[in-house]
Amino acid sequence: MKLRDAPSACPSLWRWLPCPPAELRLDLVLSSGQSFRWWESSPGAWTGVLGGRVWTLRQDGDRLWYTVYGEEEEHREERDECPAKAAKLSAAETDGILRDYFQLDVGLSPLYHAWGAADPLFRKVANDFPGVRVLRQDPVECLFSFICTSNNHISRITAMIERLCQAFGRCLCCLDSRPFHAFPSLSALTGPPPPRSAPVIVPWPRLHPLSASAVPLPGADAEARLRALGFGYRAKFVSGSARAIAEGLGSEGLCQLRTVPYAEARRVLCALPGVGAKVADCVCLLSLDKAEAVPVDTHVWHIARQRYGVALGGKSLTPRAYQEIGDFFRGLWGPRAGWAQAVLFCADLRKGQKPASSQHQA
DNA sequence: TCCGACCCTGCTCA
DNA sequence: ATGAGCAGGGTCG
Repeated sequence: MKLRDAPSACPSLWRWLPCPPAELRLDLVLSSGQSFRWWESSPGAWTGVLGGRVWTLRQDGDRLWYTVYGEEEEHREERDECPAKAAKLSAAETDGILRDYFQLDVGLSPLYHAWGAADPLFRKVANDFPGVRVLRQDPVECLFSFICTSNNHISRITAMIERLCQAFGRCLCCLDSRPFHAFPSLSALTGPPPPRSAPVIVPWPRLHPLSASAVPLPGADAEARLRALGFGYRAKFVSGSARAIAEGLGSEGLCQLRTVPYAEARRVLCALPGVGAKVADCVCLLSLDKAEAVPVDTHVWHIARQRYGVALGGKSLTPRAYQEIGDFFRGLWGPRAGWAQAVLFCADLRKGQKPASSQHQA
């Protein structure tokens, strides 16, 4: 199958939702470290896996355009390349998946206004970064992705998760000969390795050298395979958490943390290996509907002290300091403090980069 | 309560 | 130009 850039080439394969840039900026949201599975396949077009299907998204004015691969009536002979082809989705269903993922029912403009009224610093930054909203991700994908973020940076996290999906997730389809894999299921991360005739080696730019050289060892357990994929000490955390969830609440139970209070969800998550306060808060905010969760990393800690003058004792980010910083921002921004923090975080990530308008110049 | 170790990468500074 | 040194979006013991 071929990648699709824009609706103009084949309009019948695209749909759109009304969505002004003030409510969503695809480029800011999909590249700011909330999810690590979106790729700018051509300028302004974002391709990635969502809900077990491959999508390309694009914004044009007040429209959010999308296309889903593998939903066409013809080309059924390509089923051989896509053994995991699922039932066709209706337009209402795909619309719904996107609305849910981007939480489009949450109006962002009033929130920006309120945060700006309460916080002059926010107002200053937010002018240049409209449309930054929090995604509503799958809890399993979110948890295991953020276990990989410790002591790490976005480019490496992205490469690691790509390798994780290639090694443990099922192939959904190939676009311009690039394979796209689903995020691994819990059982894929716990159980014995599936018999694989040959390792998947992907000829594509920006792939980590390890993906070609250190392929998973057939017969090795999940942790060893993850180590071979360059996960380092996180291999133990990923396999350990997968096992703990599989033997405990299950992926459904993880999902049901959406309905319990923030503190309870956080407590359950922190009991998992490789999950501390920061990772737990990321999972709470980005997949469990806890809009008040404020993940505090060293970066946010720095901002809190330098720009907001939060006075805290020690030189290191102790659990107590962590709690106080979160409480400070919740007091400042209110019940969706995590959403406001995402805006500042995105702005800080882009500080020093070229403005978006000149991104694609030489 | 406070470190140091942990895997690995990319940056800085001789 | 090249390599040692070190911090980086944390967690655990």
